[in-house]
Amino acid sequence: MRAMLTPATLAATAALLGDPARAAMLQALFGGESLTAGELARIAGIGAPAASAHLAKLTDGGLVAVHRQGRHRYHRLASEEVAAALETLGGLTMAVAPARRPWPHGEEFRTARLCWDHLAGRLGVALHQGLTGRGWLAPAEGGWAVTTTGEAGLGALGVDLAAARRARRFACDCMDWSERRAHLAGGLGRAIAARCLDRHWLHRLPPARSGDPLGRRRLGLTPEGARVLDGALGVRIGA
Amino acid sequence: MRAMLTPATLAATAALLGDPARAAMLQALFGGESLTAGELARIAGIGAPAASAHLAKLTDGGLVAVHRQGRHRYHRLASEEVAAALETLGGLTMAVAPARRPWPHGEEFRTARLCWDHLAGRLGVALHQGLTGRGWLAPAEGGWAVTTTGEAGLGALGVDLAAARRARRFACDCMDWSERRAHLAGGLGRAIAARCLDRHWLHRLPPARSGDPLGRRRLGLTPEGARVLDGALGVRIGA
DNA sequence: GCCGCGCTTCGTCCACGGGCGAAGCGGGGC
DNA sequence: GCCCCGCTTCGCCCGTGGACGAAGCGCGGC
Repeated sequence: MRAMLTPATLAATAALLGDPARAAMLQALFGGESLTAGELARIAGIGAPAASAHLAKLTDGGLVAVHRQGRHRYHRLASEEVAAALETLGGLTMAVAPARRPWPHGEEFRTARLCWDHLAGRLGVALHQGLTGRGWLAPAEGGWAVTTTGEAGLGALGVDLAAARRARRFACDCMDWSERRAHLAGGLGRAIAARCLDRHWLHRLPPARSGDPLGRRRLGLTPEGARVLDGALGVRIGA
Repeated sequence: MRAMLTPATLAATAALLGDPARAAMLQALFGGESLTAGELARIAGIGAPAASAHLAKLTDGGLVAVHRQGRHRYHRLASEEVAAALETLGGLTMAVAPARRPWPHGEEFRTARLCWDHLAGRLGVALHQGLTGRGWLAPAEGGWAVTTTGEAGLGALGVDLAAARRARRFACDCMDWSERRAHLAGGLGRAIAARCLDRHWLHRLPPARSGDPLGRRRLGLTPEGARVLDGALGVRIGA
C-alpha cells in the first residue's frame, strides 16, 4: 500500500531541499555524522530559532531523524533515500551550473569519498562492480541479496552481516554522480564502509580548506587497504 | 574544470523543483514527450503568464530545453541528470510520504515504464543486468562503453548505435526508485527504448484514469517483445 | 494586409515563509 | 536548590516570488 505521487507531494519534498539554510544543513549531515542543532545553525549561518524551525520542517518531512541525548539533540539523515536524493541533486546541480570556479577537490574527491554512510567515488563503483561481478550479490526484491559465496567472502573480510541485515534495506543501489554509475547503499554498504574505516583500510582526509562544504567526506586508501580490497574483490583504483 | 557545489547552488536547483506548478510541468515532461507552453499551463492549472515565467526559470536553470516550431514552443527535459533527479526525488517522496491513498498502478507500473526517454521498472533493471552480465557493456569513464560482443548483439537487435553515440552521454546509470536498482540511461538507453517501441515489442498503456500524474508512462510487453528480449539478453519479467 | 492565435512582458497585488529578539522549557552540573 | 546552557516557542517584521489582467510581439492563415 503505497501513497500516490502527485506533483504537490513531490514539490513539497523538493521545497524542503530548496532553501539555502536547509540545504547547508543537509549537506553537512551528508558527511555521515550526527550534529546538534547548534552546530547546524552555525554551519547554515543562521540563529538558533531559525535553525530550530528548519530542523522541525526537515524532521516533519521525514528527511532528518533526531536522537536526544541529555540536553543535546543529535540530527542525522533519516534514510537511504535522502542520501540518494542529495547525491543525485548534486549531480544535477554540477551538470547544470556553468563552470565558474575550478573544482578544488579534483581527483582526490572522485577517487574515494563517503556518501552519507557508504562508500562512493571510483572506489564505491569498483566495489559494486566487484561484488556483483564475482557473484557475491544476486538480484533480489528491492535491491540485492548476498549469496553463499558472498557470505563467506564478506565474513572473511570481517564485515558485520548481522548488523547489515538489521537495516531497513539490506543492499540497494545509489547513484554516484561523479562516476555516473551505481554504488552500493543500504545496511551492507554501511557495514562495509564501517569495516574499512575500523581497520584503517580507509581514513578520512582533512577538508581541503576551512568552510569546505564537502566537509570531511573525502577518503584516502592506505597501502594495506589497497592490498586487501584488490585481493578480495579485484578493486583497483590507484592508477 | 567543474563548478563548485555550494549549498546555495544546490538549493537553487532544488528550489526550481520545489514549486507545485513547476513540479507538475516537469512530471508531465518526464513522460518523454515535448509539450507546448499552453499545454503545460493547463496541466499545471495556472494561467499563461505564470506558466511562461515558470518555463523561463526552468530553461534558465538548465532543466528544460526549448525548441521553436512555428508559433509553438515545444519544451522537453534538458538532460539525463534532470530525469535522474526526478526519478530519485520521486523515490524519496514515496519513501517519506505516509501511505495515504493506495498506490493505484501497482504491479503494472513497476513492471515496465518510461523514465523520460529510457526503460525503467523491472524491465529496465533486468535489461541493465542482462547487458552488463553478458559482457555487452564494460565499465568506462563516465559510465559504460559497448564491447565488440555488445556491438554485434545490439546490431542484431537493430539498435541504432550511431544515434546513441551522438548523445552527450553514451550510457550511464539512473536510479530506479521502484526497484532500488540501477537501470540504463544515456543515448544507448534511449536508442534501445526507441527500438522496442518502434518494433512494437513494447507499447504505451493508457493512463489508469484521467488526470493521472503519471501520464502515459506505463508500458506493456507484447508476446514477441518478451520472446526477443529473453532470447537476446535473458530478460524475463513475466512471472 | 489584415486578423487570429500562442506566447511573452509589464505592472500590480498579495501571501507565504524566513529572519530575529524575547521569553519559556527542560536537562545537567555544582 | 540554584544556575547555566541548549533548544524551542512566540510575536513581529519584511522581502521574495507567484498569481493575474492588460498590453505587446511574432508567426501563420486567409
